[in-house]
Amino acid sequence: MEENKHVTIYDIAERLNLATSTISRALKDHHTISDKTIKKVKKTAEEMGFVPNTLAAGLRGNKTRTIGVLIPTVTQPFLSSLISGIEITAQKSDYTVIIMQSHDSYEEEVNMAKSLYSNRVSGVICSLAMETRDTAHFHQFSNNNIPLVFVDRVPKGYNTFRVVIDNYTAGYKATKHLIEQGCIRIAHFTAGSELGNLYNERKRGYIEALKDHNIEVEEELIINLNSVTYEDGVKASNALFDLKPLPDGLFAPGDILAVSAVQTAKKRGIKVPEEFKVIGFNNDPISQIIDPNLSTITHPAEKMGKAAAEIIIKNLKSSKNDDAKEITFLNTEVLARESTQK
Amino acid sequence: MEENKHVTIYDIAERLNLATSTISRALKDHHTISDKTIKKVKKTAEEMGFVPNTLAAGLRGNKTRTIGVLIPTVTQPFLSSLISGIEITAQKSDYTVIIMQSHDSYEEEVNMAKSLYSNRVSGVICSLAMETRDTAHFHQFSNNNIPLVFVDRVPKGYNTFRVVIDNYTAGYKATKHLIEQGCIRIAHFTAGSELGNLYNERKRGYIEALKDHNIEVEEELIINLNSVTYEDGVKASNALFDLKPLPDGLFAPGDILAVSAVQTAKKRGIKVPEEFKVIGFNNDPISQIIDPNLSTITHPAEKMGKAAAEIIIKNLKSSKNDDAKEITFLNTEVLARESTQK
DNA sequence: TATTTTTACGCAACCGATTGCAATTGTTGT
DNA sequence: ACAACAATTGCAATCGGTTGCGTAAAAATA
Repeated sequence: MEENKHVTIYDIAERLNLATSTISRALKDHHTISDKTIKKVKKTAEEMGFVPNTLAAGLRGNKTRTIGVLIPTVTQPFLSSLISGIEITAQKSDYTVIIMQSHDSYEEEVNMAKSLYSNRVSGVICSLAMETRDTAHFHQFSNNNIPLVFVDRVPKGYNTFRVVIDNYTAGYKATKHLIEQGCIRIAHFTAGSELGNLYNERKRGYIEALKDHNIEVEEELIINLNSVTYEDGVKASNALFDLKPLPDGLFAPGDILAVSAVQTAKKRGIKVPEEFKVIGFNNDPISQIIDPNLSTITHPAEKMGKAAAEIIIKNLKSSKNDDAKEITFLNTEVLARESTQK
Repeated sequence: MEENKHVTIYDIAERLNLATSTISRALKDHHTISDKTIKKVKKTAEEMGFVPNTLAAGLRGNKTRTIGVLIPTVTQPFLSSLISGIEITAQKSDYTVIIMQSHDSYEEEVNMAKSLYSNRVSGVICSLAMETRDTAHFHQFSNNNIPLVFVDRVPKGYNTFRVVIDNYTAGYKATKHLIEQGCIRIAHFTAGSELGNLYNERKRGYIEALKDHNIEVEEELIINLNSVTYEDGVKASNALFDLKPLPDGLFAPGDILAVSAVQTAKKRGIKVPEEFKVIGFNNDPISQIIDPNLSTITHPAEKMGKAAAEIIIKNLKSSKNDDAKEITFLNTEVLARESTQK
């Protein structure tokens, strides 16, 4: 097989005895090029197997029509749905999406951010790594007028676009639902300690809901996990079920945690939902598969992805450097299923 | 905020009164540059906030150190683990990974392949879209000496690298396991019709195992699904449970299907595993969460990703154009859990 | 000291598409 | 028929690293 060199607009120009500028313009239907020439150029380009070199175009124009997505991992259902939403919107406007995973590591996030910048992405959508406290590595985008949108796990005190849900309200709703289903001793799992983070917001909602319904907030019912994993969920659940007056409800800020609680309860002979009701968060696929089906809070992942991508694209079009970086709040709902039935 | 222009090696060169070639070489520890100069250059580069423009480098060198990954979706556990494996290996060798989803559409796959080529990726890892029959859109890579590795869902009659499992043997093992657990009327779900595809291979293994154990192969026990989804699984399961002598076992070539069968069985009052044993495929997270735990066949996703990435990188280093494109077979194992217990 | 070798760096072309401006050809008006 | 203008196309610089080749200076050898 011969070493087939890439076909360039120079090759086309030579073949047709035209200037490269004409080829370039013809290929994108520039109005100063005659229809006849356009047709001819496109035909030969097709014949010769021409594929534009986006590197060259990107270098010259300093814009790549590429959206960089920097997230902890693609394996979480919420995040893969987020990607899905981003892609759908991006594709409509002919943008390419490049995905990088921080694996919840600050160091990796810094590296990947640099890599995205190095690749001159047109915009960045990011959900912060668990470890991340400092966000200086995102200044390179802000400083260079590259639209930056944080989604779900967003930084505090950083004036950029944000697409989030109202975690406080969601936590409130979830807890209220449990109360309405008759729970009076409601436990809660939480994670992280920094003020303003998403788990803390949900916790605030939980506490407020209890207060509003004249239920005492008991510290021993609030368990702080190191990580939002199945394993830590099992540990926390066991700790919970060791308490002397058993709690009769749990608001877990994640379906994996909720599932771990349901299963641990089962193992210990505690009946869900009869003796113990559980509500999760995210509406992961698993919530509909576990027995009993899990009540949960919707987390509009795909919508959030779409919203984030739209912000990027809109800002790229009208390159007005608005100082007002709006925050987009999306709605959440209680999905009442079997695990919280009276 | 001022429009901060990107810092280039020209800026560094000017500041230090050196040639850009010196800067370029210094930044990559070229041996013809003195240590003193290297240190000086790196220091100022750091100070000035220099980030190399990979577009420029890629354009000039015609190599981008980027691996393109083209898969149906990132939402399937198998595929997200595959990505994980690819990323781990890529990162070690300082390669960037760019992921594109075909959503199992042939048309999208063609577009994304063109986009990858357009971005001048150094290598491509692909798992084919369900719809794909023709693979001409991959010739652009082969023809231009861009390493191409197919994983899991691979084309037939195309001489490229492939990383797969032995689906025939896996199907055989799964079926044999059911037989050993006492099943004598074993059903099977399958999908697709083209010869040599992965589901057909598993089916071949299923049939062969039955024959080897003197069990009659009954056509009515083999159900062909349109898609490997939960919904179609439920449909097929119901069809199965409508049969008059009930089957006592099922080999489902995917955990989602197996889960759908388990749940449908439960709903219809059929006890798993007592009356009906099920084995799935993939060892998805869900297989350990469903009750009863699902027996399954391991599918070494991360290993496959690592293997594929290694092939790409190895081939890029020693750009010998071997005609021999080896096929890498990875092992699978039976994971005996509750759903097939005697 | 003269000469060869090594070390360290500069010059300038190059990768491929884009784009402002100049130039050429074609049209219309008078 | 000729100016004025519109429609097309060409010229050449540009984006930012990379790299082959040339050269000056320093070190080693004769």
